[in-house]
Amino acid sequence: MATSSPRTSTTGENPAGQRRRDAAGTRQLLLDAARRRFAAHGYTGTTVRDIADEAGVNVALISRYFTSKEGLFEACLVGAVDELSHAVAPDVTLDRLPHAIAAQLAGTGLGSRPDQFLLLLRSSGDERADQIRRNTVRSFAERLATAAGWRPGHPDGDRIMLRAQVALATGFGIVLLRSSTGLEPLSSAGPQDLLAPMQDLIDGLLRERGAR
Amino acid sequence: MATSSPRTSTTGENPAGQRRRDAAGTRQLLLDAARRRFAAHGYTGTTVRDIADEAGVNVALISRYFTSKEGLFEACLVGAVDELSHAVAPDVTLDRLPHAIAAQLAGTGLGSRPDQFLLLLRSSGDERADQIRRNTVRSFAERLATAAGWRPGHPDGDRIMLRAQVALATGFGIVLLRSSTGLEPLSSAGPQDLLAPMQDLIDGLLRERGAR
DNA sequence: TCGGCAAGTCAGCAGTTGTTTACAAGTTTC
DNA sequence: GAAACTTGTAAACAACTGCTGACTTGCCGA
Repeated sequence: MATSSPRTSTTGENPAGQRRRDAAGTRQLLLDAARRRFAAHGYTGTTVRDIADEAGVNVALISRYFTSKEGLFEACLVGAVDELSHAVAPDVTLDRLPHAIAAQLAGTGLGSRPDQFLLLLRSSGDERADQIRRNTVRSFAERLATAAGWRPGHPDGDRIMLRAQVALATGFGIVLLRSSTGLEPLSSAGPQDLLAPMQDLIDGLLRERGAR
Repeated sequence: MATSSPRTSTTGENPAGQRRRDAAGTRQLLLDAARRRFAAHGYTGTTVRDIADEAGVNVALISRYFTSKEGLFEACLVGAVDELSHAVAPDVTLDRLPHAIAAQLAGTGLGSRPDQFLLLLRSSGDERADQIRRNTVRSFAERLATAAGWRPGHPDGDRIMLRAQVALATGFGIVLLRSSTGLEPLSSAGPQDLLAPMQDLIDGLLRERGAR
């Protein structure tokens, strides 16, 4: 659980293949450590010294590379959003949805890091960061709604969107319960365990059954 | 949103019937303020001075009445658990479940304070408090599971319990999304708006369909 | 009425927080 | 090889954190 990440390069390497001084590498070390810490303990629960220690880097470099703790948090958010956006395709179909969600939540999806979803629920009080959070969550909700037939201006739009947001809430809730309480059997459920419940949930919530 | 309940008076009581010096009353003021603060901003995001100010009370009294910040947090948790336990009856039926959940989440249930659910997701790092949180969450999950036919030692127990926990996750997720992002239409949805989706969700997730 | 005690106030403590500054050490360029 | 720049270090800052101890003030029973 110490400083990983090699920082390999061509010139200026040490025997271990790590550059002794590498701004980009150091920045990334800080970013990775911060994303883990912020996701796990929240903004106020994480100190800059925690992050620097976990990254194996001097505290002052946070201010240098990210201006401030808030700047670092915002960078974390941007990084997480970027990663998560690739996780569930914007044009996923309703049939594939349960599988995609189960894989993401259980952490076996392509490059999936479920704990990064938590970043979207951690507020720093910073207005810009909160804006990013809100926009991302809304964008996810729209993906789910779209899979369920929602279109902007759809006559029944609000009803479908509400249901999509309830489905999204389930996703966040599962990640949260898994990480913050050791609730079993949910916490150790794999994607195959989650698939059937998610299928029934999506079916019940988003599958159209006539006009109703 | 400032310090309410002034407690001014000349003799014993003020016009509002509140005593100027009243240990039990002051304790309660602190407890209420703390539950709001902790639920909204988390443990580390809340300072004892915040709480005291919101309660209109001197900071030192927190240590006097609750020993420490952690002691106060634990008391908040106990209070919230006690309230929430009455919210959804332990022996609620599957048919009544969607209605009860919708009412609780939308804040129109009997003495319902949805934001207090958030307390169950806020960790202080204190082991005793975390124990309370975990036990409470597990107890809620068991209520849902029981409504779906789960019994201890049930042959199909794990499968039902997992589904009940997914349903519970939806509840937490909804409260969280409503409070931490202003996601619409979810955030302003009333119990009547939530009822139909919750009905379909519970039906899909917990309603038995033959053996499978 | 008044002494004793509970309730509340105040100032300050020791430690932590985010951030800055001055400096040392490495890297590149000529 | 030396100047010019970049990267990293160490120490300290002011503000804030939870908490404490000595104190004042109000209340009740005798």
